[in-house]
Amino acid sequence: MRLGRTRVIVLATRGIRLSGGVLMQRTLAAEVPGRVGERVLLKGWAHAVRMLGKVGFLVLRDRSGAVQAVLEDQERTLRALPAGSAVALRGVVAKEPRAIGGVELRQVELELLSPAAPALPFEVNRPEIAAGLDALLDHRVLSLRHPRTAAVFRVQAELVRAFREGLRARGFLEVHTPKLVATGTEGGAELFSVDYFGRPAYLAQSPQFYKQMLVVAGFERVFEVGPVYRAEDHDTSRHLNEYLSLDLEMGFVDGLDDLLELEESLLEEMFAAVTAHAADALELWGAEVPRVRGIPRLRLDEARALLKTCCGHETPAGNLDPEGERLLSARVASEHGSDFVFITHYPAAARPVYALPDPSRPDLTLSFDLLFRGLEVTTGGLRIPCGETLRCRMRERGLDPTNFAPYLEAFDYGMPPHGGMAIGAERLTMKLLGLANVREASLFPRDRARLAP
RNA sequence: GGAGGCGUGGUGUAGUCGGUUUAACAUACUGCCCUGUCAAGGCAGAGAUCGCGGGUUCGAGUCCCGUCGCCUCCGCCA
Repeated sequence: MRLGRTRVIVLATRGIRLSGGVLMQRTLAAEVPGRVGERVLLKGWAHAVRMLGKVGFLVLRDRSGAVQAVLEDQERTLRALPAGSAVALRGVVAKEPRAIGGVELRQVELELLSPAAPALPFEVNRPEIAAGLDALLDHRVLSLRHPRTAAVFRVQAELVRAFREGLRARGFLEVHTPKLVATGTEGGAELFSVDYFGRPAYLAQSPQFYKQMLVVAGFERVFEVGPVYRAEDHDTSRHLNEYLSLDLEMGFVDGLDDLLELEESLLEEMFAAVTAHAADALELWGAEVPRVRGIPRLRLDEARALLKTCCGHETPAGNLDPEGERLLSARVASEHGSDFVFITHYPAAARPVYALPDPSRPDLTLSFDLLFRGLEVTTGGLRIPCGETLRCRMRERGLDPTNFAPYLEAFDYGMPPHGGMAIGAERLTMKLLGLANVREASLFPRDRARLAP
């Protein structure tokens, strides 16, 4: 940047040349209140245009927020400006009590950078978008313009960031495992098939095997934030066929409590991060951040007995049905004031082959689910560390261990006691904000019917 | 894979035990009026053969069958 000429080029890409021919640095809407009296350049979208005869108001929205501009005697310009268009504005910042935020832009020059269609599929400049979920997802780039919709993803970004930072601080390594795989983790029933140069392959339904392999590889503690794929033919408000899994696995654990305490701490940090960095997003949804510390722990059989005595609800053996999950969560909330509840000791038959049996009750596993406001948001547990035991279990389930040879090899090289978990990012976001459908917590959701956008 | 429900202008809805409607309302859109709007307001206008196909009937947005799409739930799962 020492050459004068280079410097000019850099400035030219950052600034914009308006009619006056003067280069200006861009100011963000959120910075405007601090620039009273200055002439500034703003870029963004025409969020709303209101005309009152010779005076007109244009609300410009950019990534930081919104600011109002007043245009006098520019009727023709404003009439030719469809809401949603990309614009650049130059004007003087003035204090104005009548404007929201106390400041507005005056003596405005308006440049239309790119017009929006005259009639949008739905209005995004209202407190709420009046459109069905299907319309919102069909025109996702537009629905995401709405501050409330965008807030969902600012919250999700904070959750994910804090998950990462919390694990890094605890000595976990972030890893990236293949999404194209030769075998599934559960046996192959719910996998998407892919043609891999003429060979059958699948989209990974979980990074499970790779996480465990990386534990024994010497990393001890690994985590991954990545998509997983489920070819389940389900169609509900809480299922996606591609979702973001917050996965972790750690070696040398002493017991199930290590995992439960880790998750409790992580969730506490994740929610704290949302409160600290996206409080306004929470407010847009009227969301209350729950207390995390002291999550009640119930064994599955205890939970089922409680449901029967308290709610008269019979659940099928081996798992809680969705109705049972909701009833149990409500019960725990009223009794213990917790929006969360850990359910532990699921039967081996209801868990994957690698789940570690409880030594005192070999028909049960040292595994857990975490329910958050009536919905399962995490599954985890300790894993079988012995290759020979795993081979036996696979055969019992009709699986051929030779199909899992690369995974099983890991157990030949000193696999420590280990365990881990996976948190569904969209479900966590959904329940935190009180969204009605998990699709709202996915930018571009994939479900049984939707493959685009 | 199973069960239930719903498809009406761009969007969101009303009308549905068949018949007085040229299918209504809100909003968006177009034109005009308006110098403090911020869910702006006022006046005027355009826009839907009521998802599609077939049937019953003198008559179907309304009833029946099929089909497609969507929603909710269940199994399963994060």
